[in-house]
Amino acid sequence: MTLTRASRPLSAGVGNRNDQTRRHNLSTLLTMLHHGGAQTRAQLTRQAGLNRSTIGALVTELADLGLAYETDPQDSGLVGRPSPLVHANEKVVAITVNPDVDAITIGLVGLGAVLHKRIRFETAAVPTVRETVNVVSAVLAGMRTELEAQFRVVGVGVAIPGLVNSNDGTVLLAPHLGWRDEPVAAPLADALGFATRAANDAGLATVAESLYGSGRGVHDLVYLNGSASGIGGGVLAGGSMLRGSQGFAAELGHTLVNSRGERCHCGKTGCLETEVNLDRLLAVLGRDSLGLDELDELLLNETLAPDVRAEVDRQLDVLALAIGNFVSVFNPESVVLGGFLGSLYEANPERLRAAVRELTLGSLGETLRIDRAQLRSRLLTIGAAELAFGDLLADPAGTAF
Amino acid sequence: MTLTRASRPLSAGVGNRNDQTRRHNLSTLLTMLHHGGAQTRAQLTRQAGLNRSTIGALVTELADLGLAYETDPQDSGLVGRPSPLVHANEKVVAITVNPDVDAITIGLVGLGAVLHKRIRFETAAVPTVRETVNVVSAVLAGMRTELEAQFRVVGVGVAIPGLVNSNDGTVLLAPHLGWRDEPVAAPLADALGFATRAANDAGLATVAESLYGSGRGVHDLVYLNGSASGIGGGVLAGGSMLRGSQGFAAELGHTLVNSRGERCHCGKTGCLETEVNLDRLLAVLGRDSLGLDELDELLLNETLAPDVRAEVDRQLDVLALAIGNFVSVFNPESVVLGGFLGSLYEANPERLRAAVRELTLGSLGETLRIDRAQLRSRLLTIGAAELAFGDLLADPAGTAF
DNA sequence: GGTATATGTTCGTAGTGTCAACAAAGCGTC
DNA sequence: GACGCTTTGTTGACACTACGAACATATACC
Repeated sequence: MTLTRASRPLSAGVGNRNDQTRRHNLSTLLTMLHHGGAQTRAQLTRQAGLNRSTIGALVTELADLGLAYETDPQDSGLVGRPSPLVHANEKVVAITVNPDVDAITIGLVGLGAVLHKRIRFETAAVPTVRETVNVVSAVLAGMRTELEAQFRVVGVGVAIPGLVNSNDGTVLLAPHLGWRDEPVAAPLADALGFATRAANDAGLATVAESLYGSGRGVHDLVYLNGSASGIGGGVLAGGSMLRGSQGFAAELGHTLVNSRGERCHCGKTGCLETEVNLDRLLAVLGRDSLGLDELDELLLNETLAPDVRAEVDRQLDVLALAIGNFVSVFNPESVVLGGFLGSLYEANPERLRAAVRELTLGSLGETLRIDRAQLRSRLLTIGAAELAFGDLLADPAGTAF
Repeated sequence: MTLTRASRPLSAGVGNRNDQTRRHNLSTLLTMLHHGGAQTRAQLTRQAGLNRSTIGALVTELADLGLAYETDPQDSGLVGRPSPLVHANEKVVAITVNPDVDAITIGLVGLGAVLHKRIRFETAAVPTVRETVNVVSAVLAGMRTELEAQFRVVGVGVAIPGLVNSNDGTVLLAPHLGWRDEPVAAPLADALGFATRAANDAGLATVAESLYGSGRGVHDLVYLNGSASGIGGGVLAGGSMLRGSQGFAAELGHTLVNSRGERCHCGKTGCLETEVNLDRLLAVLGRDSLGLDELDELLLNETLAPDVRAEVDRQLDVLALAIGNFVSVFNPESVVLGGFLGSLYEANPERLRAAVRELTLGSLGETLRIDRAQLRSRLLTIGAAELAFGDLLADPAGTAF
């Protein structure tokens, strides 16, 4: 079983820092290529602040490791010797797994966030952990020849709608899957033979959105995702994910917005999730279920019926209350709304913005950006891949791969 | 004017990392001595994971820089050659400034958090920035001979009850001081000739408490401080302070706890600060004002009058609501209560604990620690010193000092 | 007093990035 | 098309850092 935590050879304070220098620089370089796309060596030199000799050596090492390759210079139109383009090797891939109530989505994502393949495997009922492992094993078995011939798998990332201890890949509680206190990363690692990590889906969506979507370049970000199963969240604070002591932080759907509200399954009353939710929208729309695109159509492309308008506005006002709290707590640069919250927002952006402004102290509300998530359906796959790439990016020359 | 931000010689991604290695190791070592107290070279070697030759060289360099010194080995009772004790030099000091409504407190704190001196300068009225600068200048002028003879000042740290942009040392709003959009670090730096930094007082208290108080060794911590002027907070997330994009994060007093509550000066309604506050306690106690020790006496040492008990319990219940939210958001290992919130808590610890347990999902509430702050009156002085020491600790061999 | 153990000290070595000099490759000008 | 200018890749000498082995030192234990 090859699972989780990269070994930390020495104790805390300091590393020997002579080979760690190289490790750090390789890591930085590969991360730049993976998150920033292909760049010339000259660009890398400037951005990293290293000498061009050093960049040359580092790129060579990454190429030797099979993690990067160079292509002929592009016509830049500038004077000077042309600089070759350096690419992260997109054939180095992560396998992603996203179990949901009615399907298991499996993805193959290369370095540079290249989505090679995605398979949605519909299930008759809500899948158990064992079924998930079996389905993933079967799908990958079918791809084995292709995988071995064309790709190099570095690990597996699992995005789970629930509370996950991302240190050991154990699910504490995933209400809509009915999973409780179950190891997930370990059995997958055993079955597949790849290092496997698992984390909360909203947190991974946050990572993806902050790297490749609306949150690019932002270091302090609050992400809120609305799905049929509730509201999840993720927070980027000072450039790193908020994890909490057990990895259960950023349960933003379970913060108080209405003291007179309904009781929530979490034990509290008047949580954001009980006040702002898809079911109430469906009720006024007179529908049983709805895809996100349909919801967009219904909320954006027509004059709304009065009762729909009222419910939309009510939910927006409550959402503003929650965002006001998050601004006090996190002072983020930007708030990103995904899932049905994105549709809700676009149904009346100005109402939400104005309400948030009212609820925030002075200039804070003025500078806050509110955006709809951009990545949509790719979000979770990209986020889960990021989880799987983590160890490789932290130590590109590390043993295992 | 020597103010704020340490120069960052190179760009972002990577540093050259060959001299930075030494910088990092010196920084780590000095930080270990400063936060962990005097230690033998052998202990430092083990904790840092470096070779003993290297530790020897680093300690010598710190000694040459005047930042550390060694004393004769203690009787350890162990076999082997005795290892000399290494101390951070407590004569290397930070000046701390803590302006408040009725006084300006000035402190002199050495490395190792040694409180050399503290002066409380009572003011007739709420001080302005200019008056604060004048008072501090005057007090330091009186100490100049002593300062120059015995100490080496590395900088000034200012703790301010309000919103501070800690990047440039500007106060956005300090309601109880009546300061608004005023630079504070810059004029102090000009007047004193020392590098000066300013930050929110509750945040600094969090730092102090996490290094030297109840939060020692904890990486995920929520600190709540109750004073006459409201409730401030600080959050340690993954070992580093939550700052937010402009440094205004962790305004935990301004989160919703009661939809039916009173309007708060921040623009919201039913904030924690409007529901849990000292004034309401004073009202039932029939007092106008009260020191913290007196409050402790009143709340802890007697059977409480029924109306006092009722108000205490109400405030505890509301506080639990807020803590429940913070647990969902931060998943902290521990919550630390300072100021009158500490007294409130100790008046009925079990009630708060039980209420929090009810409001948190499953095991989260079980493992959460709730503690009263330990540092009491020294808290802000130590915290502000930490702010001033920051640059030195980050780069002990750096030019300026 | 001798042995085992732990630690400080010294010096040669390996690894890392830098820097200067040179080579290569494009643009612009005449 | 030749020349200069600019930018960048390449190479090798160099400086800095930490490591490791060998030795010196200081304590406990027998």
